[in-house]
Amino acid sequence: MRLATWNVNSVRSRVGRVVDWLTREDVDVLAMQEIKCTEAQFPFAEFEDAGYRVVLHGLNQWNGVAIASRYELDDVAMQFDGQPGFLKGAEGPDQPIEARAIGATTNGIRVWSIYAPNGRALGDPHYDYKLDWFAALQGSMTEWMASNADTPLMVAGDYNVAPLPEDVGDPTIIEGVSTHVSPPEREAFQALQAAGLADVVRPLIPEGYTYWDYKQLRFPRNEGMRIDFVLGSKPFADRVTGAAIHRDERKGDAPSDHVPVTVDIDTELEDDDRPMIF
DNA sequence: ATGACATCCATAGGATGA
Repeated sequence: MRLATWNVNSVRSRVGRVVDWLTREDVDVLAMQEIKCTEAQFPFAEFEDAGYRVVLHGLNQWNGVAIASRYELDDVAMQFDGQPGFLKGAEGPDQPIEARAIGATTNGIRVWSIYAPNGRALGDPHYDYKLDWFAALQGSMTEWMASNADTPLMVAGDYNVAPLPEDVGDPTIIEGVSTHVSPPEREAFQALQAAGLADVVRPLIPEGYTYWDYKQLRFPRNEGMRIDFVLGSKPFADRVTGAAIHRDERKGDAPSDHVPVTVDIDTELEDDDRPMIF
């Protein structure tokens, strides 16, 4: 079984590329981020014609997350427990929850597609929101794992954190100045791992970026960042048999600024047991 | 080389991204 995560940077402007890639790479489950559309605007037909059903959380033109799967999608959750909200210029506890997380169970795997807040600048309210958001994600997933110890859990997406120095090749990202590399952000990412969510890609693919800015020839110069990750609980991580960063998806016409990351896991289900949609 | 990013929406310029 092959699972993937991809910040697509607008699913409407890239649906052809996304579905072609899913088919070509024989992907069973895709966690998407930055779909940038509402449910009414989502291009369901292209996914369904390729054999995928889709659940999504999209409130407006910002953010937006989705899960596409060849299997049924059950127990859909549009946010995690304790997820904080944000509204620029507003303060306090009543800020709206953004479309940055969706969870569903598919083929026995609990899958979350997450899009962490950017942070914008050190000291910006959005930066505090980002740290609060990670703390709540950790709390929610920790609680879930405690009561679902045997169910594989995948938390995949755009974490907007470059955990290690070698994850940063963009010269505009400077430690001590920029978001994505500050100690609190990196500690938040490490804390997820300490809580039992392992980065299942790093051991297999130790090098490589997942994002390159559109500006300043960042991709031709290979000045990117590694900020997209697949984390998994022990029952998930124990089943991982392979992983890949699909760098070629940054090439060609109208690419996203992020590339997809895939993880292969051993599954007891045979292909014959897959529910056929069409 | 005075530029050489791309998405969205109140289709013009602002917000957002990282």
